[in-house]
Amino acid sequence: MVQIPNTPTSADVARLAGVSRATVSYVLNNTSAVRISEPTRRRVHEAARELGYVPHAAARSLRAGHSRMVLMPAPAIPVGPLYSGFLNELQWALGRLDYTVVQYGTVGLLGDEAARAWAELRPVAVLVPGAELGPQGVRVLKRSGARAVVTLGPERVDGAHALLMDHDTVGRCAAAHLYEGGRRRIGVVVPEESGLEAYSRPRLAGVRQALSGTDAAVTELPLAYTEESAARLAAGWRESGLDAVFAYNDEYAMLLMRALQDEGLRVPEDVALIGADDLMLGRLLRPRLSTVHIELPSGRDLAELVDRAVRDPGGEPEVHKVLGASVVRRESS
Amino acid sequence: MVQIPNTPTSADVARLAGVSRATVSYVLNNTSAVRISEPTRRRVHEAARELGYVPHAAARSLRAGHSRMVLMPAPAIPVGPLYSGFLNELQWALGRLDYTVVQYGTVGLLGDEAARAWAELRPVAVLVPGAELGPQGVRVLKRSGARAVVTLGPERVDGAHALLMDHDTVGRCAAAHLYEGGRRRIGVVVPEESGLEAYSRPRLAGVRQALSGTDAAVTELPLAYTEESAARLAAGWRESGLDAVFAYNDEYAMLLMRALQDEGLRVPEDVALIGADDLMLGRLLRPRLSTVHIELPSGRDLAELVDRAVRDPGGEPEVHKVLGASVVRRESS
DNA sequence: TTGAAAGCGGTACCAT
DNA sequence: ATGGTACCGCTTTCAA
Repeated sequence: MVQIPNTPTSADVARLAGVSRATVSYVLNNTSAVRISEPTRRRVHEAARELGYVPHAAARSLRAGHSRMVLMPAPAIPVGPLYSGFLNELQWALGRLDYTVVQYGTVGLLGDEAARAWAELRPVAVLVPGAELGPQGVRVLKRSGARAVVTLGPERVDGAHALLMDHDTVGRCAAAHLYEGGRRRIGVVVPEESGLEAYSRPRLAGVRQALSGTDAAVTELPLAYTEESAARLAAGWRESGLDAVFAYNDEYAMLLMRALQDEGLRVPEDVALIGADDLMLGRLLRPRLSTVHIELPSGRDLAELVDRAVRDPGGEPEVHKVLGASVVRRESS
Repeated sequence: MVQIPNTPTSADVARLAGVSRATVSYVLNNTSAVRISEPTRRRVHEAARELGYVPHAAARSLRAGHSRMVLMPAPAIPVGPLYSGFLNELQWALGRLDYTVVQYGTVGLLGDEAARAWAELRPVAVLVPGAELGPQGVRVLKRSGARAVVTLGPERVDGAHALLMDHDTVGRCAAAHLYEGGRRRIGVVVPEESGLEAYSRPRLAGVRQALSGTDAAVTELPLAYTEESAARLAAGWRESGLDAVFAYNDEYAMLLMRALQDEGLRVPEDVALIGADDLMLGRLLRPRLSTVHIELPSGRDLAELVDRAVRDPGGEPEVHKVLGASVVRRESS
């Protein structure tokens, strides 16, 4: 009968090696303030290996009074190659600085409840994309020991560092481009899928900003990510009189372009079309899809911001504008 | 001068409420084995609220000897809407069962090192997609208290439960479809991007299986996710004599279709083309892209498997084949 | 109904 | 060079 072995602790290692728990700790952590003889070190390592000892992170950080865990909420929506690459780079960079990145699978908790749940893990830093966190939440996190709270979103939150990802810029870029191309009746696709408002609203607002005071008119175009919805939108196109559209992103743009073409409308002659995110696939369309290329901050830079903030928790919150947007003109506009 | 307040502990709450720590614990956890008077309860809740008390998860689970944390490695590659939806459902379902899902940002650690890092967090269950975990890793995790280890991948791992996501099936499906359409010289795209081998290899193998013993020939087609690479592949197409291709997935298929068409080849007359994953965007191509629709297991089912395994850690590892694949014939094949 | 106290697994100070 | 021990925050038994 095979016993399910109990999880070995440092006391087990100590016993097996014939030393004290303190010595085990010294050896396994390479504590420099203390010299342990080579034979003893070997015995300890040997014992740890033999038992398959793995230290208990919770016990360690309980004693230490802090952890090296950087927490972020796990994204609830499918995330494109751009953001995914950013995340990877960030994790890699934080890993190099000896932080452990953990994405918390927030289910349905909203704002402050979520912050409480995160705070229970006592992360040393919290990174929050979007607008999921209010000043209240920041306070909860700081109160419970988070030395840095960084938001990545449209606007700054009191008490937190901010990487301002100003999606207005994306809309402004697109609008300016269309306007310069001589378009005056400009549609803006607003996805009906939920969870996208955080991006679609500022993008729309950016278009409005760029065009306010001009002779151009802006029309909001709700669109679900289905062929039917796109066909419906395209069917009413002629009477709408729109001569250009900023389609939220490349995927919605592709969907809409197809529907417009099926309706007999010519792109870009009848309708100029531009997306955003600069997906590979946009280049495959005919006409090739114009797009707003978006530049995210480098993961390394954010990692360094986090590290700086952790080392100096008293410092003034840093606020950086970090979203670069530039038009990639292809053939659809 | 504003003091940075120390994180309040249950002792602080007890002091403020004028009761013992034990009482605080009873009240805040609604311990049913013990009756606390209503006035006391109120005082405790009041004190906790006032201090902004948040319990310390590490201390709690250290004392309890176990946690409710389900750990999975964070995906290193951008993940499509299909898998992303699956993950969300899973997290939601596990949340309902009162588990906390955490994605560990594994940087570059390979197999067993990663397992060790995960084990430090003492998760009650570990879910590992792909083939990142060997039997050694499973042992480390179980040894350190994980009551369930579940792999989601091509093959089962000793000691762990397995959700067999048999991507061979995808290849078989595609191959059978192309063969039935009368095609005999069949190409299979193998992405050059790393991290995709776990899927591309079995998909290719599936094609080989389905076609072995027939008069069809299979050709492996390395392809990077760039227009240049696709153009190069298309340029050599005529002399290759291939009359069909399974393009790994819809994205590579879209890329390749464009390149083939630009080369003057007709789809499907000259080349039948099929992708996989059934992306929305494939329907927008002309001809519409045929694809292999993939059915992932339900997140709820996996959550229940996890829960079952946690409750009965001694049970035999369950092994389920969970990948449904079916051809969606459109116009490209 | 409430409190005192032990102990979970580590770390680090102070002795020896 | 090593060991004894207090303590991190919380839960839970046992006593009062």
